Amino acid sequence: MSTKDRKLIEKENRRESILAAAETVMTTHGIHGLSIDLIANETQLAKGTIYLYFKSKEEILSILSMKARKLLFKEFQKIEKSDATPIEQLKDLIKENYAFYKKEPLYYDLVSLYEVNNTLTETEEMHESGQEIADLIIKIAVRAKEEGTLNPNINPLYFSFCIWGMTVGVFQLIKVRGALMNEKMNVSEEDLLNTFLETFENGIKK
Amino acid sequence: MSTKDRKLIEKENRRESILAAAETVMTTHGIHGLSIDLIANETQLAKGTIYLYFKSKEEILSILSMKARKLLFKEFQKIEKSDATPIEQLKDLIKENYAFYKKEPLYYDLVSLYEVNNTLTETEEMHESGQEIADLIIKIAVRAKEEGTLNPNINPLYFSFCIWGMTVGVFQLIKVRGALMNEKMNVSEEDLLNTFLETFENGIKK
Amino acid sequence: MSTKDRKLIEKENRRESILAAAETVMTTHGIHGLSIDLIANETQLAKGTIYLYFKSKEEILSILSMKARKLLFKEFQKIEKSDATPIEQLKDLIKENYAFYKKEPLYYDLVSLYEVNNTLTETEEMHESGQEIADLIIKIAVRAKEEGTLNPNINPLYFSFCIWGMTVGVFQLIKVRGALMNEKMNVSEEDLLNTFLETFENGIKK
Amino acid sequence: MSTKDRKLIEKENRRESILAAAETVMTTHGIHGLSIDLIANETQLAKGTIYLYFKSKEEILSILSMKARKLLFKEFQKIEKSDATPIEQLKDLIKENYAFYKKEPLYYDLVSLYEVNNTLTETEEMHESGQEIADLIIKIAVRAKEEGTLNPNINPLYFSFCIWGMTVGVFQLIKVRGALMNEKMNVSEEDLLNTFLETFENGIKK
DNA sequence: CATGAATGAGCGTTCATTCAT
DNA sequence: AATGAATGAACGCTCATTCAT
Repeated sequence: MSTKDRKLIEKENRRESILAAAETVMTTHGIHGLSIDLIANETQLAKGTIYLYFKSKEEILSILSMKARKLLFKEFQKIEKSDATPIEQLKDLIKENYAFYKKEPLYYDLVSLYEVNNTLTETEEMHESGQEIADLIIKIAVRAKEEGTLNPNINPLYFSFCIWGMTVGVFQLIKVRGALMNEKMNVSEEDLLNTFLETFENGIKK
Repeated sequence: MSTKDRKLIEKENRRESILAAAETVMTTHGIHGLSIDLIANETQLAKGTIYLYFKSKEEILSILSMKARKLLFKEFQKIEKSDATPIEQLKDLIKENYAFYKKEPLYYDLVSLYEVNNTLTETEEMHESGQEIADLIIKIAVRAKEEGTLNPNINPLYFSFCIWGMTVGVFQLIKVRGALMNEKMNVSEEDLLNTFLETFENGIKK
Repeated sequence: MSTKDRKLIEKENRRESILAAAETVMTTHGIHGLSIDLIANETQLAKGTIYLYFKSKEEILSILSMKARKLLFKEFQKIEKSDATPIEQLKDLIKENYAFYKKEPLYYDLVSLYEVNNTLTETEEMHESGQEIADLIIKIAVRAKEEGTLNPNINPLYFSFCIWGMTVGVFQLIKVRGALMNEKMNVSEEDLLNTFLETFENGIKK
Repeated sequence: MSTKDRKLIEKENRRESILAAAETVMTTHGIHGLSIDLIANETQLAKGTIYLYFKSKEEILSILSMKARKLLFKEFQKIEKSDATPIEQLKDLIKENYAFYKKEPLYYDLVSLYEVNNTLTETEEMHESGQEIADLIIKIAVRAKEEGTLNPNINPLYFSFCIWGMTVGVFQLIKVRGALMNEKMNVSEEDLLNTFLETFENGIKK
């Protein structure tokens, strides 16, 4: 291993520890509570040092958003490798997304941050992490089509964007309005999820 | 017209001009870039004067958000009163929502602002303006059910939340990623919209 | 009664109603919570009108401070007219001052405000209201001296300032630190008052 | 001396220079005229820099108040260690307090600041610096009692509060009204002080 | 005499970023 | 490479006072 490599690895380690600190901070202070000061505290690094590894606070956020996607992707992969039918798998993706939102609210917010905040600009790497998820959905959709269980008019590429957007939108609604809807209109999260699943299933089946 | 009336009208005009300035500011600086200072600059008023007409920055935002909701609602009402079948009307709502997003991007963001930013708290009035839209969708869904063209398992109440969440989610995706998707994957917005519409239609039909 | 007189009386009435409003405001918002806005609200007058009757917020405060002194003076007068010996009367003045502080915290604060805030400048009228109290104390002290019960070295004029300063200081201490002293050191307000009274009595007796 | 030590000393110097600037500002603008802006101007530092050294304006005030208390305490200590009798020492405390008020009017105000302004909350450290003074007075009072020269009915604890309150009250009166009293009534500050001292001496003697 | 809209300096505080060491 | 002191614009908001009507 060359000195140059070692340097690169060390640099990567520092990056990782800064990102880990940022997560810790966000877990206690919320996404909007993230600040360079708090990251510096958490890492025991100087404020200026953070800027040697990341060009801005925004970059840190973007990368964590990407990491969240990768986590979600891993869960999605398990589903894709299961024995369930493609249609069942697609529904499982939505269910898993819901579970993820419940289990890892921070990561879920980070996934959405990306979708929501237009001041963030995607790097190539980030784009790829998003693409992984899309590709996986496309793969399942293609299988369903081959099997003959998916509506033949549906283009799997477009379809994968659709399912992603729809799902994010419905959960965002649940997140922000779920409590209020439950209180004022007696709407339960689970039933809403089921309605979505059913609509979705009908929508894609042949 | 009495002096008192004139005063009230003048006051209302000032409010309107401040709101208009806020819109102008947001158009150039984004929703998060709105500040009292910039509004004051834009209106050529002193900072303190803004507070004679609105009690806080949040009030300004909430009023504009409400205005946006009402604008969208008006467009939705036209659809609800049209001769189209309920199913067609539901699809038209989505198409109109898309058109609204294209024509009035700022207003479109303002509609969703409260769906997205949890540091803001909805007033009763705000809630109502959101409810109007939901009620209208429910009304159409109920008609479709009575007609027998809607999947009988679907509860119109839950359904209205679903369609809203799905639609917002898909357009948000288009907004943030549309350009990139188009460039990199040759995915056209229109086709994505059509895929969504088709999935949706299949999803809700009996 | 001439027109000029009527005008003066009307003007005085307005002044009184503004002062009354200021008191009401302070009762709910505290001395530091007093603002011209709140007075205008309370009086149903325009903000600018307040400035026709008083040249500044400070003037209003000064006058109310004076009024508080007059109230205290009235209570003091009752004591001076009582049958008690001069020495007893002097002690009664201190007790009454304590009672006043307990019963009318706002007025008590206003009396002290005057003594404490060096940005206020006394008008002739205000000076007189302070002098009334001083004169009354002097009067009692002179009687005590004539009776032979007061230390013959003490000049009644100086003495009256002394008793006032001492008393205000001790009660101020009780007000600000009473609760803390009670908690941390088990010092009771009553015992402190009694210690003061005893010290005082010994101090002035022949 | 290590680099770390040097850094600490530099930091302390900066703190001191900010505190000195705050004093300068207060000397010209009064205690209530102190503002972060003016301190920044005076120090030629950026506003934000002040907050690197002090967490709030209140912290600056409380430190200066403590400093003033400690200064006064030092003078009091000299008296306590003198050869004078306890009774003489107590009188000397009052005289020294008067001298302090004359020599260092700003510090004198700062000592009382927390006695007067109830929007400020004392820290433990602040409380202690006040307690030091109280304890010293108690110590002298106890000696006087042991010697048999203090009125045996007087509890030294209560007594220490009394002397403090009385003294502060009388000097406050002198401060605010001294000039006026002199002009209008030919009352000299010195004679007033002497009257207070004599009353006090009689009051505490056996 | 009365109004009340308008002012604008002022407040304490925050924080991403820079740069001399 | 690492530091961390320093920056300074920005934030939302307040309020005594003025002045044209």
